[in-house]
Amino acid sequence: MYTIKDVALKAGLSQATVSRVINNHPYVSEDKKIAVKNAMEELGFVPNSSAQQMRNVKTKKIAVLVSRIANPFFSHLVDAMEKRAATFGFQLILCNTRIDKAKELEFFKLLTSKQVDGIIMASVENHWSVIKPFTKYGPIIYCNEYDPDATVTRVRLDQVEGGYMGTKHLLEKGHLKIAYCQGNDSSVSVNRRKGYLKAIAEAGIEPVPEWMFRDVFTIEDGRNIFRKIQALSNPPTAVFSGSDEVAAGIIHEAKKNSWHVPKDLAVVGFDDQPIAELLDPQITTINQFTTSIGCQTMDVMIEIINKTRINDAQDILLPIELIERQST
Amino acid sequence: MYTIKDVALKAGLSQATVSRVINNHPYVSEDKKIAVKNAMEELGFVPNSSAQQMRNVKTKKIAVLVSRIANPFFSHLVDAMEKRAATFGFQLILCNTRIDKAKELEFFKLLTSKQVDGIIMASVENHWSVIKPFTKYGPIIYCNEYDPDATVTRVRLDQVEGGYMGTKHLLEKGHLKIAYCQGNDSSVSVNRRKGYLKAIAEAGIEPVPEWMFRDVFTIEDGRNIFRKIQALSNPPTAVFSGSDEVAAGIIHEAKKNSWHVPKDLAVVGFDDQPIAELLDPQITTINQFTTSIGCQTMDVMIEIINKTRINDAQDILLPIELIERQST
DNA sequence: TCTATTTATGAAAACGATTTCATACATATC
DNA sequence: GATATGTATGAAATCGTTTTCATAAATAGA
Repeated sequence: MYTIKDVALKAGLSQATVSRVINNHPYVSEDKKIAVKNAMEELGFVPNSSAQQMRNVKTKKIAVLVSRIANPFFSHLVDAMEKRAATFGFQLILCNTRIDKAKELEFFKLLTSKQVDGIIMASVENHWSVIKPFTKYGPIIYCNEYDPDATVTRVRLDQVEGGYMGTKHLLEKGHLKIAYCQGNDSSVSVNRRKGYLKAIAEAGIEPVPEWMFRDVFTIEDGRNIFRKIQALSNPPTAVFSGSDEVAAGIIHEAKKNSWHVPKDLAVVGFDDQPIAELLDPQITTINQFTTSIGCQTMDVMIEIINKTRINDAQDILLPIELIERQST
Repeated sequence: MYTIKDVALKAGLSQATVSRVINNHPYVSEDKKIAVKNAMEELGFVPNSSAQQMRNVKTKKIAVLVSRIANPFFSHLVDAMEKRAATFGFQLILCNTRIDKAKELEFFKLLTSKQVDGIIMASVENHWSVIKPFTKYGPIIYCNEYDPDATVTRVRLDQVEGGYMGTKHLLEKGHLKIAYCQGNDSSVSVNRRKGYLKAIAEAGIEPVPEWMFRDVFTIEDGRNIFRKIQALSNPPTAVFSGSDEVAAGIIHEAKKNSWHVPKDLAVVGFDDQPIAELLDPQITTINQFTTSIGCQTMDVMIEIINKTRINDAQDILLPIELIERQST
């Protein structure tokens, strides 16, 4: 409601002096500083952000792109990011792409129209060649997505290793017929599959197309996978799934159909979500350390915004680990 | 990078005409309109939002305050809100208050400094008298929080009824010793407890202080509650808990200690989260219809922003239902 | 004491859009 | 043909800040 002009008038000073006080500039005498602060207090004055941003002040906002915030992996990731961002006075704009290329592109307008200081892509739909042109408007970094072409910082986990680890674990348990479930063809999925294929290749096993499932995301999708497996003439004895939710769906449906897990079907999940420990049997899974990747990514972004770091093509790899429980 | 001036220059027209084209004003000839659009296209021009907002154009942003996005109830709620908001071209600013009064107040600066068009409070920490002064800067509405003093629209569920329903269900199952778990003293908790107290009062039962637990939020908290119950000389035979996560923790720990659920301890949860159906035993719970409350709230907010609805003290009550499963 | 530097302040320009006002031409009305 | 109305356009004001520039007073250095 009140502008800097009102404050200046009330304090009997110029707008310039008021602005100096707001921005903690030097060369303002102590008594005027107090006068200005009193006037601001009395009027309940808050500077208009749009006006400040016109003068190239930062927005202190960062857009975070995720495919769907209701996915526990993302909600925990964003939670960690928000917490970290808040300590530096930054706020997050939540962008659900819903695995939609066009919707993802829409969000870049936040950068071109200067509504955010940077964009964190925790899920990416479009190819780098499409995204690259936007980098001249502000920093874009990748989180948990890997595109070797992308010439920006990529904070991520070694998904190839994750896929390899999980599959290797099943092989060591004596399984030879291992199915694989993934979501869409994101870099995460592609790399995990690479790890899976590497592990079975090392064991001298050929991949079986009908055991490779795609586009499975939810608990319900997991249930369907079990039904499909059950209907196969030559079913696998183990499943490596891309998320604990899917694993939970498979296990639950298996139990309902009197299959014993892990005896009849071993299952490995991904993410180490709370559910993994609560289910009976508890799910063997791969821990992605959501909190640490969220914090690390936010730190990188803020450093880039503050120009204490340059946004070149580099990978920041975080550890990943297998947690053995009862489902294998 | 490019401004409206550059576009005007390139098209050989005035800034005013360019602005008219951008905003679809009448009285621009078809040929000039095309010329402007071509110039914008060629330069890759995107209007600077801050400059637009200075002229009182809406920000098309809405702040959503939740205590913690990693809480599945909130992540699903926000997901529904985001989806609905996106269809109207609005974006969400995610604000985690972390049950911190001061942090909550900080977020109101988004409104006073005109960075958002409105605020949805899906969790509230401060008293209405503290929040009220901010209403003159823009619309604030409550979602799933009830403060009879708050003179704004409150989209919510009948939490008293929810608390009553769950307790009544346990009473009907023959339980007389019913414990109660809640989070902090939010309106949600207070009202649910009212329902709980009403139900036991109707059955002629006095509340037992040592069965009333506070500040329980997480799975781990649930585990602790079970341990406390186990240690009581006169333990309850049933627990009504404020969330499915807590219920899951109680049930899991109970099983680990060879208590039979529901025979030794019946448990009612809240929220109907995916976990409720997956656990063994499946959790009897209260469905809050997250999606519908999220959509409804967003609709109300957008109508208020568009001035097709006034933000007066009214309740929009949504249905609530008990889902009986195996834990009772 | 005189000059150079530091400190303190205000007037006015700048940021990039939208909107008002003025004006010119085209068309309609009598 | 004169006047009223509708259409089309641009110059300049405006929004609320920050910043530059100019200037004055205070302090330091000789």
